[in-house]
Amino acid sequence: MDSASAPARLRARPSWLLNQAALPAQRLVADGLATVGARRPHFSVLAALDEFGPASQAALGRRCGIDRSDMVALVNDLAAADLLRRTPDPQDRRRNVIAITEAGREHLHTLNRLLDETQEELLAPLSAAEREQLVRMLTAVVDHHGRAR
Amino acid sequence: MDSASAPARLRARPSWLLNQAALPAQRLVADGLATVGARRPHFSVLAALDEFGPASQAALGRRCGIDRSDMVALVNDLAAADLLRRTPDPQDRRRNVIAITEAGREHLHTLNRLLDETQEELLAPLSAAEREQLVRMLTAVVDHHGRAR
DNA sequence: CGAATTTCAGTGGAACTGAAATTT
DNA sequence: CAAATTTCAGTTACACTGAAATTC
Repeated sequence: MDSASAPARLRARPSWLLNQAALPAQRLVADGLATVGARRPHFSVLAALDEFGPASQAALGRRCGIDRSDMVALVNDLAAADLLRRTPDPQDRRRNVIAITEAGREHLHTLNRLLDETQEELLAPLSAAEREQLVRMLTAVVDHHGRAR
Repeated sequence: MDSASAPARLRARPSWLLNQAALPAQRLVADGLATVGARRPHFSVLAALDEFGPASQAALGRRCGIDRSDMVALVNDLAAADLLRRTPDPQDRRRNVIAITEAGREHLHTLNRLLDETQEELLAPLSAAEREQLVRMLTAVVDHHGRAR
């Protein structure tokens, strides 16, 4: 038998539990997205473009928590797959305008359905009411330790 | 203003919330432990030794989810600070027996008090009843996606 | 012999930093 | 001139792998 149970001093800590629960979450999401050749930042960027409309790479990065540098390669990928378009901004010629394509919207819907299944699997041991509570409490924690800290 | 709010498609996902909540958890724990020159694995190892008694490096690694390779450097650190002792195992001469020292126990108590404050800060927006629920639900999720998956 | 343990050297991917070129 | 954007090159922290030496 591999890997016995961790110390109770660890298992009882919310900080430890959050990190441990985040691991299967990451794994399930990564595996699900990988079945259609996508990775997590792909989804973030397409979702942001769909929800907020076209944006510069820097603005996208701020929205999604993605580094300016990594965003370059990411937009390269997505543009090559025709999921978004990168065009110079005529208003401000330092910027690129990134806009989602119709293919990108369809892909986003696919990813959304995939992630629905993923969440179901992740929260399998919880009832519908518990899942709502969990989302509410995690949202409170995330908002309290806001983006600017 | 830096870093606007993330897409609702992301914010509503439990998987995203878990990962976002894990970030302040990691940061608060790391900052707290750093005030006394400790890091997270230090606490894990001392807690495991205190709870389960002396163990080989490999067994400790399995308990705490620490790589055999990283355990070498970690035990080096803790032994140099006299928080644990590393002695060859006379029963099985491949092994080292790692045992916590009295100074290690005192240090562990300090770290425990530190982490109590950390959890308080992490869960500040939640009531005592909510914290219990959160711990219960996260435990269910962590146990469901068990160590061996 | 096969398997487990400790140790070290090195790898791989991910997040980030620094700086150049351009434009505001 | 200062600040913002895009891009690329390089770094750093970290988990992990491979292999040697030893012992069971």
